[in-house]
Amino acid sequence: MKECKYIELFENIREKIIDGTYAEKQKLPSENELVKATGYSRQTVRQAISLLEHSELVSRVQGSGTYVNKIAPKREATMNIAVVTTYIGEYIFPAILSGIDSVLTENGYTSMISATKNRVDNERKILSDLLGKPIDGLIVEGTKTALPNPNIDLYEKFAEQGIPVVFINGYYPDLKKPVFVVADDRKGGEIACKTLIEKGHTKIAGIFKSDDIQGHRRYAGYAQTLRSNNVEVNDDRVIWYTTENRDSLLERYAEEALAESTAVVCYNDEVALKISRMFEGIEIVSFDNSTYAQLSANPFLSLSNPKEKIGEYAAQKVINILRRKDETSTVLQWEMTSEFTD
Amino acid sequence: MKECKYIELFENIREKIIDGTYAEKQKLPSENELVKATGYSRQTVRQAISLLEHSELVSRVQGSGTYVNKIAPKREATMNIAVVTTYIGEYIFPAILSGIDSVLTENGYTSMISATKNRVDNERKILSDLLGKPIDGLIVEGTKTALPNPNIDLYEKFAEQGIPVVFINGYYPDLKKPVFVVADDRKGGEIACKTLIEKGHTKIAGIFKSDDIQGHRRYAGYAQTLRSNNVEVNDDRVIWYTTENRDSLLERYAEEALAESTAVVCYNDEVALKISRMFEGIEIVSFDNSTYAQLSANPFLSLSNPKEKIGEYAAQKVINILRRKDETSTVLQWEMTSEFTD
DNA sequence: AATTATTTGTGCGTATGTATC
DNA sequence: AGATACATACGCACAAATAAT
Repeated sequence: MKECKYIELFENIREKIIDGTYAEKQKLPSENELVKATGYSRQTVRQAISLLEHSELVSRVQGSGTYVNKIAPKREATMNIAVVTTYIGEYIFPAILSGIDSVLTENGYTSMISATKNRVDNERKILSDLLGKPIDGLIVEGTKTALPNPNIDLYEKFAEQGIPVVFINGYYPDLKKPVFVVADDRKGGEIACKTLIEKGHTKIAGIFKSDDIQGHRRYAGYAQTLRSNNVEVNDDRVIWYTTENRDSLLERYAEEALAESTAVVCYNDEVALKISRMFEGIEIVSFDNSTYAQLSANPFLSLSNPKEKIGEYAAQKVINILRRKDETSTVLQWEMTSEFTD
Repeated sequence: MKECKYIELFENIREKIIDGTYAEKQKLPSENELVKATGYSRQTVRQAISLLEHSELVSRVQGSGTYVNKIAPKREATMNIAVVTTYIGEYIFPAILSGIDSVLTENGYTSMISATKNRVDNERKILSDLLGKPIDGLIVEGTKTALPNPNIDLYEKFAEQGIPVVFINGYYPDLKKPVFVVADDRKGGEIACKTLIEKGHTKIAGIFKSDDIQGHRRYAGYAQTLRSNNVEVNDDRVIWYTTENRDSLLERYAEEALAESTAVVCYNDEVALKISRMFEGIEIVSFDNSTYAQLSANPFLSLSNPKEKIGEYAAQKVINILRRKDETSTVLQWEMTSEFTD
């Protein structure tokens, strides 16, 4: 159809900006030059430039010239931080979220919370959703961090968009420069195992989660401590479970794996509670020191997870990165306690 | 600083559109009229109108006139639902949030969670924040619902913007047409009290929260049940506390108020746990059936709060309203149980 | 440090075309 | 058919900011 001159000229210049003929800086010819080049009147040229300006493609500076803008020059702060954890309402997660929220609200941010249920398909759905949402930053508890993660591409997109990502509990080794807040799981495994050795145990079983990096690290601490105390690491005494098969697997294999053991290091209190109900005599050291550790008719030791702190640190870290103050990671320590600290 | 005429005029007209001086339809004076009114040139006026057009505040129709657009003619779905509760990581709230989240994510929504800590000043800050955020709906646990609420104006603004608000647990009587999901607190009070009466108690104390409507309702059920069983309602046996003074008040007054009583109805398990530790002999019926009810060295009965369900219903309700399917409220029932149901 | 040329910003005027009532 | 109002297009003039001399 017929198009007017100024729209034609506008589209003309826009194309040249997009394909790079006009890059950044002055590049744009002056109004009078364009008048000569096009043969149009200055008013018409100005109208075309006005359109470019409203499309935020160029900026005019009186007395100087018209300059091509960077594409997406400045992201406006939305004061929203997205939080992606495996679970929301259970176990240690309320405390983590509470820690995150307290720091975020203190600094005027609002949290957008989603749960992956430790499934990468959910993680993908949530992340691609969030890419379209107005957020300044992202706090993520990695999903199945011990396995190759198919969503690394999405995490990189956040980085491209300048949205900082802070990981808690676990993170993917494939990431370029991850910032994280985690508990020292390897050290935790050492403490747990050492506690049992000091009590005189030598037949110490282990139950670990295979799909989360925390499981690997706790196992590493456990195995190393056994070795350095000249106790053999017996594969038959170690059970590996995953998010999906925990309960059925424990029911089927725990009996034989623990038959010869006098003690066991459990990945967390959910497992430990189950074990404490299945075996009366066995001594347990577990992780997280949740209410389960006290609830059990057969109480067990459990390392205190600095859960609230993890949340607080993570939130503070996102805010710091946004303020260009800090890009370091933090490793928090477990504490052995027999008291109720929930 | 100095501003150019056309920007000044633009802002001038924009204000008049926003505050309603210029409503819908033609209302905008013609270009020539504006020229006469302002004393500016027609080109300047046109530039101002051009800005208005780019801001999508007006539409120009050739040969007809300039028309004011409807304010926010079509709100785009953001797929965000804000959730405002008193607390996040404690007590029954994780379960409520979990229920909310499961329904929201199932339907493709993301939740933005904030906590008021049952303070109206925090509530105000959060609500005015949320007014500027891209949300489709709002789930709120009212703050101090038994007291006159100073933030009703903000709730009305959400209504004006077509953002549905669903209340959980408690809501403000001042609201025009509240939609809510609550537990039947009055009935709960009846059940609690009846349970104690059936066990032969006649000297039944009560501890209630005065700043939340749930406290009033539970008290109403308690009082009515006493009366209908010909037991006097003795004011000296009833303690009212608030968010702020709970612990100190119980420590100071519980002793004398419960001295003559053989049983007590407690507002919730947090109170009940405290009482169960202060008094060995007294029989307790409480609300929420949290882990506290079992943790206590002195276990007590507690009505089961349908917390997960409250969250699920509330989330579904917001979604239904957005789909124009449902605008009714829901009242859920308490169940008396002595088993562990957390 | 002052001057000048360049470039954009603002304003005035005119004319033709076209859609709506 | 005519009045009205907007769209497009052009010409000219001066102001104000900037950059170069």
